Amino acid sequence: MNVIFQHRDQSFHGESGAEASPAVPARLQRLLGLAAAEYDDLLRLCENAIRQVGSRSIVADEGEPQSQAYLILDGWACRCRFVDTTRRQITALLLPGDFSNPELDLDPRLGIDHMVCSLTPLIYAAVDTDELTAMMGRSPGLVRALQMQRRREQSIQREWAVSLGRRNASERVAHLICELHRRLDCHPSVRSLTFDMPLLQADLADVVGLTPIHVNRMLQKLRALGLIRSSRNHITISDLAGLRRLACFDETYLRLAGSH
Amino acid sequence: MNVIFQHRDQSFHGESGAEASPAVPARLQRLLGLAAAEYDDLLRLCENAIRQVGSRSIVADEGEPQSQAYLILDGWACRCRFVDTTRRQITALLLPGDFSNPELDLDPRLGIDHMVCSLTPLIYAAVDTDELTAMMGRSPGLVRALQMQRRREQSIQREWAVSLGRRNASERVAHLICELHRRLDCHPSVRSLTFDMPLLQADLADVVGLTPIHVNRMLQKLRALGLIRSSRNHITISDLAGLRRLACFDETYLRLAGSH
DNA sequence: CGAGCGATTGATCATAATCAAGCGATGTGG
DNA sequence: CCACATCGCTTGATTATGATCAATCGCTCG
Repeated sequence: MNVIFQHRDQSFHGESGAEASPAVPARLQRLLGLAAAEYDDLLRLCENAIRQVGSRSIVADEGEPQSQAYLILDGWACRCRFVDTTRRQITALLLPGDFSNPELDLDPRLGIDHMVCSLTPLIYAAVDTDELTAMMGRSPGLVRALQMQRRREQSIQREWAVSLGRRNASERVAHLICELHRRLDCHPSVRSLTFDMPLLQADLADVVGLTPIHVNRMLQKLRALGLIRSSRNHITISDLAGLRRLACFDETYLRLAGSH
Repeated sequence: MNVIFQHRDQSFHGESGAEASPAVPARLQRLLGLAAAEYDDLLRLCENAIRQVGSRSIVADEGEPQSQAYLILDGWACRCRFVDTTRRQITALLLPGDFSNPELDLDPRLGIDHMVCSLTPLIYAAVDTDELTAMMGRSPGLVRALQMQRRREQSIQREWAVSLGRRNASERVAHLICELHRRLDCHPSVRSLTFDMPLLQADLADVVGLTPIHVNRMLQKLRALGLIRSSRNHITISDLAGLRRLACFDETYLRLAGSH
């Protein structure tokens, strides 16, 4: 609703050489569930493809061929689509460790049907899909990681439809907070019940299909109920069970490790 | 919202022998875009796996392993999820020619995260995923058909999120009608601007995230605007351009043949 | 200090949900 | 064959939820 796109694709090569640059945090290995050797292999693919853009930049535009897969390294991005110039819907949140395009087996000449853009300053790797496909031949872990990611994204997509269609405003906001809390679980920014929440209320609104003003009021309501505390960049869950109960949150759809 | 599940899996073997039984309409070949030989191959896989169930039956339950792919032959089905016992959201409509499970490369032991159930009397083929995977090795057309279907389903899913989040009631109903009109395009039930619409208003409501009463009123509104005519089982689009304008409908997301 | 942005507040309005009947077609059993 | 029941669609009245409009506040930054 309040999108101002900025400069794009300021190509950026980490100053450091072959060793893992600070731009590629080691925790990605854990996020992706790769063995050490596989992770090194992936890092080599990323090495010369690291890019850095500001907030609200276009990472991939509608209709572009999918000849590259973008691996989010730091910051948050989203898939979004517009009904008209004034109405935006965010259809997916891409967090560190997520690929913008886990559908490697599709014809890369087919353009994507939506826009991927950054919601915060963003660091990502633009890996050539051919190279990634080649790596899949020698790395079963990567195959599995991409499969799980596709599967999880689809499942989240369905759950969002449930929220948008059948949950009320406070339930939607509460549900999203529960989801983010679980998805960010293995990130260092999460310490048990507190996590970084860099989105503006206007962005949140475009995720849950409400106006920013109403999102604000729902956050106040959740605070008043003693379920969360929130400041500009953080959310702290004060009563996890209560929050989940309000949202009718059932985490099985996230298909996290061990919950097959 | 008004779901009463009925008997399931009345296994049903067409009386006819090797030739295409009436239960497997020839038009599926066109729907799937397969060459004649490939289609015959697929028919052989389906031959002994044809099932028939009544309306509102469970085709696949939450948590079931995906060891079979269900190919819809006749009738409509849906994927659905419940927030609680009173709130249902339909997250996908499965029409003839659609597979319930185009994700063959995923681990079949992972259960599905939602329920697939019939919205009308339904005829489908329950094909073993191993056999289908084997067939993919010798049928590039099948590979392509499944890829396109996955891609289209994801894209529709995203567009539904846009509708649920950012379109108002009349736009949502209008948009769904536009989508169904295009998706059913090559079905014989579609004659230019008229098509079969076997869903109850209550089912429609669970697709577009409204109450059945409000769906009723929106249909009346579209009729009053001269955009559609509708009876119990049919919809006729009187003013396609007007309907699409109202819905902000842009068919590129459907990724139909030729619109790569 | 002033500008700008994002969060917040209050007042009002619009949209869609809810509640409660009634209607019309279909189907069944007496 | 008719009475009755059922189911899905339709209508009207009322309520509730969330959108809209219009300021104001507080912080950061130049």
